[in-house]
Amino acid sequence: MTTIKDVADAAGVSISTVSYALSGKRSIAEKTRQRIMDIITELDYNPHFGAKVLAGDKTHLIALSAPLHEDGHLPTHMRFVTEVIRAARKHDYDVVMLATDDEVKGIKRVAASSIVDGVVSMGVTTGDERLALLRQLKLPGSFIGIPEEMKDYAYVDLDFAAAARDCIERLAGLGHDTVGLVGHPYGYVNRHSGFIERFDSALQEEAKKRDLRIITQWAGLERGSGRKALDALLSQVPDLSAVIFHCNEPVVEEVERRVRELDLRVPEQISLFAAAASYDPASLEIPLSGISLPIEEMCTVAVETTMRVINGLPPAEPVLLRPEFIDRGSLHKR
Amino acid sequence: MTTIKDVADAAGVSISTVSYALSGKRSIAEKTRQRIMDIITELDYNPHFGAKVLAGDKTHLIALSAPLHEDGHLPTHMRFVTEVIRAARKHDYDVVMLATDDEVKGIKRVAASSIVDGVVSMGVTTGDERLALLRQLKLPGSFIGIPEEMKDYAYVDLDFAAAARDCIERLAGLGHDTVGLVGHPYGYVNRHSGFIERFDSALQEEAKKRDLRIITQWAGLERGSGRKALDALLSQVPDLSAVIFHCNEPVVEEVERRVRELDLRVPEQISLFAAAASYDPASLEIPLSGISLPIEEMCTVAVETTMRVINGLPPAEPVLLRPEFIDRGSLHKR
DNA sequence: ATGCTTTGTCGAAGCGTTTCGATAATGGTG
DNA sequence: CACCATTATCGAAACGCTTCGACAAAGCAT
Repeated sequence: MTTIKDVADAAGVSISTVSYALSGKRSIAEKTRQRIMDIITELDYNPHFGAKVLAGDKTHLIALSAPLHEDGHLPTHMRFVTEVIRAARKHDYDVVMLATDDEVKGIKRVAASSIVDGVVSMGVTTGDERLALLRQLKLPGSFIGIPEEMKDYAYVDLDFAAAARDCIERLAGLGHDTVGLVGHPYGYVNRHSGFIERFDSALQEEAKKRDLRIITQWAGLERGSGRKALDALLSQVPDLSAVIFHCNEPVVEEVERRVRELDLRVPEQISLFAAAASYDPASLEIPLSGISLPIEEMCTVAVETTMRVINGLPPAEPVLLRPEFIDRGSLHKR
Repeated sequence: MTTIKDVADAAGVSISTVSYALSGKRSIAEKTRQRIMDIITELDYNPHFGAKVLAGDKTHLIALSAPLHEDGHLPTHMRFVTEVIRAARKHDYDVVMLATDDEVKGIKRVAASSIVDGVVSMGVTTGDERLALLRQLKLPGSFIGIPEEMKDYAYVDLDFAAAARDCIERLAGLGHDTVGLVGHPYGYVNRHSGFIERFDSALQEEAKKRDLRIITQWAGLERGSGRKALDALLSQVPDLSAVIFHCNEPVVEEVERRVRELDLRVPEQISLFAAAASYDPASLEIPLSGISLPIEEMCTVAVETTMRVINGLPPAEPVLLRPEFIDRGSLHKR
């Protein structure tokens, strides 16, 4: 293994000179710097990770706390993971995955021995235990989701309430007076994934304001639950003119198939709105208008706020991302 | 931050005594050991990661090289990731994810600075570049998949050839003389994912031996390609009596739906065989008999062989896992 | 009692960096 | 030309741990 000393010797300079040439924290004659760089290439020198960390530097590692629940939607989960990694790499950080063991234990483990400089937490629930832990450990980090309303720790999320309002606004504007909602599986709600409640209550509120009736069906996880949900909605309101999806892709697919089977024309007979879609609503069999979950942006922001704190800046304000509606022709006036 | 010195002082012993009490590499009086342990708990001492690494110990981190191709199947990918993490945790290891940048670059980065003790590589292709790199870096590790036939570097995979033979054997045994194969998307084959070729050539060979005709349809990635594949098979052999699936779940689902639409009874009219299924064939709309990809075992073995090498043992022999057939009633004699 | 092994503990070196303070060389200014 | 500021470089300490060699104390057989 080549060490900084080998480089220093070969270049005929001292160790510190090499260090400064590398970090740029003090000026080094351009000639010297160039020579050092050449030698580094030649000897294939790479600073030793452990030594760097010990000498007080950062580890350039963040943890991604990504608890995997049985009822979780794997592709969505994976998208978040990938995007966090991508974002971290932009800051020259690598990601340690905390996925299997108890969330709290994993964080404790990596934090205790200072393996990571910060922690990004996803799969956040209301009253998430990780918040207290991270506060206590004084670890930089941020949440993708909202554990609680606060100012002292960073989080980022889609503004689900705004998304819900946008939803109702558009449908009401198109003259719909009764809309169906196909929601996430029970399990999600029970686990107190706050985003569902935030979406839902804003939906109800806005609907009341506009005198619009909402009929809700929570779709389960089992095959066929999407189909069942639509049938249930139609049995209550046979001439239902609009459906909002706030659920995972498989359910949407099933509903769309059922729509086809029933020969309901979209959007003339029935309008479909994908709300906070964690999938690509454009590549569905019937492309859907609506609001996508800005996964990439969420992850970017989460990593960025984490980096801020790691680099000694004050934590950024919590971020609620503005929902962006995209029209794909699945909405029609009543 | 509490250091080993704080512990030593509090316990009235030397630093080395604390270290030995912790590592158990030399005998320490039980009384002393207990006192040290109590103090460690009391002071909440955690050995500093960087210091440990520098002092020559392991990092207790492995990298998971998991390149994500656009045509990859996210849920399958995620299952492998999760299982590798789980397996690593059993050995008290954490996992650094290498997912976004160029595979080779990522490995170089973490290896160069000795961030990780080993590398597990998934998404392996024939002639995978990572093999040469890992050999050259002399990094412990193993492949999930087969980059090339070899003895000097560990890999683990399902015995796809045996799986293919088992497939044909059973179908031939049931009297089928023509079977359809719905295969992975083109992209996979083009990327030289060896397992497809291994499966395929064994399939062809065994079929020839048993005088069985195979008609192949590679299913694309776009929606509807499963349906198209089945239709194409049926247009060639209208009374097709058996289909083998060697593709991802969405394609299987589509074929099953098409089977329903066409009112083909399973298994009386048509037998369906899930080969090397990366999904759960039991929870499909029509549960399928067949051979599952033993993801958990593959990951366990991969991590274990990596650990062997990390711990100084000679690398284990490559492992080909024996396919295990499970009957779920989707096969019938012709 | 004598010598020998085993057990428990200590001190110090070493791991490869970063960084601080010191110093030498250089250049510009009055 | 003397003085000061700047620039370029060096040496050494510090980071927190592991591990080696040394050694005192205790236990045992002779």
